[in-house]
Amino acid sequence: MRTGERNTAGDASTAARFAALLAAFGPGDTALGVSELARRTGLPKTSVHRLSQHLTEHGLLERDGTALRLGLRLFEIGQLAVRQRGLVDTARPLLADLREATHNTVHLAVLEGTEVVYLDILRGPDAPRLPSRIGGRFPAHATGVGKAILAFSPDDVVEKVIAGGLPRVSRRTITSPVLLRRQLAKVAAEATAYEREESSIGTVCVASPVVDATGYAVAAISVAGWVNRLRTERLAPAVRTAALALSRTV
Amino acid sequence: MRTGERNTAGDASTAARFAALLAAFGPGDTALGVSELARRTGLPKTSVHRLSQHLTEHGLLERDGTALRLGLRLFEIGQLAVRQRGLVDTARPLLADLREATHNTVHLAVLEGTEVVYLDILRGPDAPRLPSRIGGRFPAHATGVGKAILAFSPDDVVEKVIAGGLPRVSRRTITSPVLLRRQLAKVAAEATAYEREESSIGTVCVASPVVDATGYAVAAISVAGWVNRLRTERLAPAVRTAALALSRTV
DNA sequence: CGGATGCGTACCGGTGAGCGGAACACGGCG
DNA sequence: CGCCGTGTTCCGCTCACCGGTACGCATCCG
Repeated sequence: MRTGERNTAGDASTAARFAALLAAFGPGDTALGVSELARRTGLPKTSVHRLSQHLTEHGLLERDGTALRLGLRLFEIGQLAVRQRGLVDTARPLLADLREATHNTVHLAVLEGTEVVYLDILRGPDAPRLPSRIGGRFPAHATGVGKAILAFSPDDVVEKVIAGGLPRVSRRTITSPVLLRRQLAKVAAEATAYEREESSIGTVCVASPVVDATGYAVAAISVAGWVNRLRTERLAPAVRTAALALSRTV
Repeated sequence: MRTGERNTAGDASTAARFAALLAAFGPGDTALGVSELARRTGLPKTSVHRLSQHLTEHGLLERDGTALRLGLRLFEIGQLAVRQRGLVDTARPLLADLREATHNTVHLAVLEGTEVVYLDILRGPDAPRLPSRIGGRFPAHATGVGKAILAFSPDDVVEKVIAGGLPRVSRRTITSPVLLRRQLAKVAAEATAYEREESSIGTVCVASPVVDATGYAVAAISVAGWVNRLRTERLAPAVRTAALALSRTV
């Protein structure tokens, strides 16, 4: 199953059912039927039917014939969710400049659990097809932004990531805890994280953390591009500068 | 009240409560307390407390101290919601070109009920501060994109908008049903809608509908800028062309 | 042509999850 | 000090949710 969710059976709270229903939709799905949703959520088909009816009444789900889609209202609410953080709005111009200057793809991401979530992405004109997606997730230890954030996070956050098993994403993903720790120490010293084909073969990335007043990271920005075209060391100062500028406004 | 919701009391469905809770957050709100949410939703404080607990457990809400924010997961799901439509992804490059060519702000929007929802916005370099916001709403009859969509929609859709009372947004908003109908007829003939300070004094806009195989509009794109700097007639062909290109891919 | 298998949908009685009033702990403010 | 206004806990009642069963309708196949 693409959207491999752990079975939430046992947690019978109504909220859990709603959340499970919304989470059942994965990228790539356009519209799902009642039975498919029942299969993915582990809920009885009847319940899915009723729940989706209710959700549809409030715009959180939409019907396309008999199939179900995520509702437009979710998009609206989702935009408010990031807007509350303010980050995206203030970062936009900075990211745009960075893209202009580097002609590559620029990322803004935050950490959630053991993964990063991309808040904004500006694709470069001659950029590779990266696996990143606005609103998408990626294992933190396998990305530049992730390592930048982790290096400026409390220990227990890093421990949790390591405890997660450092899943291999590409052939070059760092899967050794000791190696990761060593890298993070270096990142912490330089305030710059590099990533070389660890998330996707053929691409590299240079990232820098956005920190708050306490010195802990709240986000990170990065520039990514082709491995043989992008000179990461050369771009590091630009990325670092943008991250610092953003840190000042947070 | 900014987020003037009609009182949903009477609809006691649990889903209604969840939806009301999420809808209680408006743009400009960063974090709300239990009491404030209870006030806005009309729900008992106790219920808000319990519901928000449940939602928090599933990442749909987040706690900042004792206050509540919309959760990051809502952003993720919201992105999937638009992605399912495919529109945004395919439109992006076209919109980028349009911005490049016009140096003004470009909009992509769809109609929902009597309002348009902005799916994507690319701000121009020397653009005015428009009231539009990604994920934001605006009365359809007061915007270029709205009129473009309405002109290519079934009659009952237009009727519903008119029945909504054509609220005045700016000094120049069209509030007369007969005038609106006459304009829409012209828009339908030219496949191009103009808007002159009807949503915001000082700005104008030229829009064109994105239509599906049946000929009905599914979205619209527009270019907006300063009233005294933007020659709408001159930009019309560019907007029209982009809209046609997008229509072909839908 | 059965009939087998998938789908979405409707019916309906039992029951426990959600409900919300009352009461409490805290923390400014006058 | 009392007096707001918070957020939070407790607890018994009840009604809305639950989900097994059943049905109409497609599609596929022997």
